[in-house]
Amino acid sequence: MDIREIAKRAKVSTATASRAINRVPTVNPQLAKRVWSVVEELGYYPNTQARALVSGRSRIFGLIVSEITNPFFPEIVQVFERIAVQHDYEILLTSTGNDPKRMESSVRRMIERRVEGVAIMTFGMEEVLLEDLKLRKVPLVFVDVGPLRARVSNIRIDYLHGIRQAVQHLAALRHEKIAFITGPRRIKSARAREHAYLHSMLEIGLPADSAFIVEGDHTMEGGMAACALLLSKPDRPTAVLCSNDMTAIGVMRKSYEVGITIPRDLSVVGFDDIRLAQFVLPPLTTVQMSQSELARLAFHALLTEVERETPAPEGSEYTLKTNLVLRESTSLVASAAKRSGGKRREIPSS
Amino acid sequence: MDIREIAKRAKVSTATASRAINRVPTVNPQLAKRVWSVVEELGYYPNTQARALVSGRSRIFGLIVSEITNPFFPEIVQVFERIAVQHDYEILLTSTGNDPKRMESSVRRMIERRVEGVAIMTFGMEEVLLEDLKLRKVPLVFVDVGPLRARVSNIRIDYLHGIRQAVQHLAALRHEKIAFITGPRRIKSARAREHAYLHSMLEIGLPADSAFIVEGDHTMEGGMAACALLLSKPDRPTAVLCSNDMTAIGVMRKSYEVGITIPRDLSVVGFDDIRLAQFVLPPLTTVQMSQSELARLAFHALLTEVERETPAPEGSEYTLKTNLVLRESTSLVASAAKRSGGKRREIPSS
DNA sequence: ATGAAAGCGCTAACAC
DNA sequence: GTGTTAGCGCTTTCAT
Repeated sequence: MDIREIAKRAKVSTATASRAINRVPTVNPQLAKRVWSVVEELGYYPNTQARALVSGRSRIFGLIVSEITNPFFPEIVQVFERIAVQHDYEILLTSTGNDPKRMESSVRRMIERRVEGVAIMTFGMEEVLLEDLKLRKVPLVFVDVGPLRARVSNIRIDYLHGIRQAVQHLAALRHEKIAFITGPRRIKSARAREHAYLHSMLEIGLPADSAFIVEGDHTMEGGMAACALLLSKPDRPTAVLCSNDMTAIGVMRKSYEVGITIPRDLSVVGFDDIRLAQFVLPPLTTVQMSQSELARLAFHALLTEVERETPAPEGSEYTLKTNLVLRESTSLVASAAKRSGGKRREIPSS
Repeated sequence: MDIREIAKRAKVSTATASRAINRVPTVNPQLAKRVWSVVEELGYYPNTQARALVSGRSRIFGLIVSEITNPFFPEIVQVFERIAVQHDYEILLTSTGNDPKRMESSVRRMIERRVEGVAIMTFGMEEVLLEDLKLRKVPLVFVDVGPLRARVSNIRIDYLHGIRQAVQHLAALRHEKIAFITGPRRIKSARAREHAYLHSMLEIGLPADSAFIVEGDHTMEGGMAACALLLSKPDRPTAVLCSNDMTAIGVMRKSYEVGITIPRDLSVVGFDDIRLAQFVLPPLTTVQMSQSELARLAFHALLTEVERETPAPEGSEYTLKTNLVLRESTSLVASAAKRSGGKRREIPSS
């Protein structure tokens, strides 16, 4: 069953059938109605491949992530897909597992399906691997990396905003020994978080020397190891800020293992605000970097480039703010709590 | 840049170029090499839409889930996608949010892109909505619902296997008052789990009367409410088995809120073994229903149907076993623990 | 073994 | 406003 069949049954030409189906306004309403009734009677759906072939537009956007099982990504995928559908786009989802081979294969698949744009959400992947896409002038959007170029947009994350809130929140709870567990330092966004921590500590006169900074790797295991290290120090921190939520969850688990109660004995703050952060016990106070907003920005960056009629010299730049969300993994530092009568929390969760 | 360009530069016909690219063995190795070197020099990638159009095969499988942010799905998507890529398939991922409208739109999108098969992972969606796909003879695979038909395969879950293990594990820890929190009863798989619990209790002579069965809805909030209800009963259970992991996590949270310690005061067992189950504190003992295995089975069910040359009267049936995985949310019932000297666990986690 | 040409299903000139 | 037709990029007969 194809458009010719429809045309024949509606007693019109294929051109008219095509126009009616695509709701071209100039077609005679009588005919249009006839076409549509045949379409509905037969349950006809136009063949997208044929459309794509002739129009040169696939109506597919690529979305490259590290691994969909990384809790950071499901919401991004969900929102990206939902918006895509609203705009009659499909999404080609690929994952790299941070493996250059798989990144290469992702790029190949994108090109073979002739995607109209690609959002790259895999933090810290070699930009070089995307040369093939740039060559083909496919619009690209990155998060937090690289310079603007023609058809290449960027979403900048304002790490300082949320991290400063986190540090000041902790300081307000009388914490002074606030440790930081970093992410892998080869990842730019991890370094940016660390830098925001340093800046926030220094600006309110709190010590942020190397003894309080320990390296993690953005996994739970890394968080556990880092936590163990921190706990073994002679001068133990009373609060710890983590480069991401999985790290914070590692801290919580290690604390649980060694009998340290959170937040009574140790306050912990995460970063990202993945869904999981709400489900751990106690619910994790964390710096939110809205995944849905990120997905939304990425989609619109791509759409803007695709719909641009006159080629711009470079893509656009967007900014995503971060914000502290208060839950229950932080509390007054122990000494102060004693004075204030042992109240479990000073700041109500919003 | 298209195949004609390649042919011209390699000084062969487009037919030969096509054959070389598709590694048809009869083509002269000399020519083949010439073609390939041009292909690589120009970075040529065949246009999948054109291929699909002429071959009538899209090399796309559809995957319908409820919502990718439901922790049950990410691993399914990951594994399904990974296997698909190995077989040169792409996946068209859609979500329904259990909304018939969105289910309809999913089906339309699948048909428009001419998918070669669809895996339906959305538990408890009207089968009727898939009529359009059946009409078009698209191979389908369901989880745990409906009868076998031509080109319709099924994956049956052996709920009893794992749930019996869970009940017996609890019984071995001297629990006798083992409650069950159900899922939404309109969902077949939820009813099957409940039934497996009843059967397992009865067969070892434990009471499974209605007082111990309370209705949940497979969400954390539902688990919290159900837990509150259970805790308010005069005859409180010492252990609770949940229809899924999110429910169990709700139980853990409610317990945390009211100061009940798990597993000391209450043992809890989940179902599904989503990733999250490992991250909560204490790590959740749960009945595993392997998501990767499920994805694998679904993919191969589809592939089998697609590659079948002689049409079979009906699709195949596969079975997925469930298995208890021991973690730390269960322990000896309090009274017995006292006698045994208060050891926290009797059964080491494997 | 290789090439010429038809055609997959659709859209968009172009002519009427 | 409607119809005729070329052609999107590829594979695959059918000749040679």
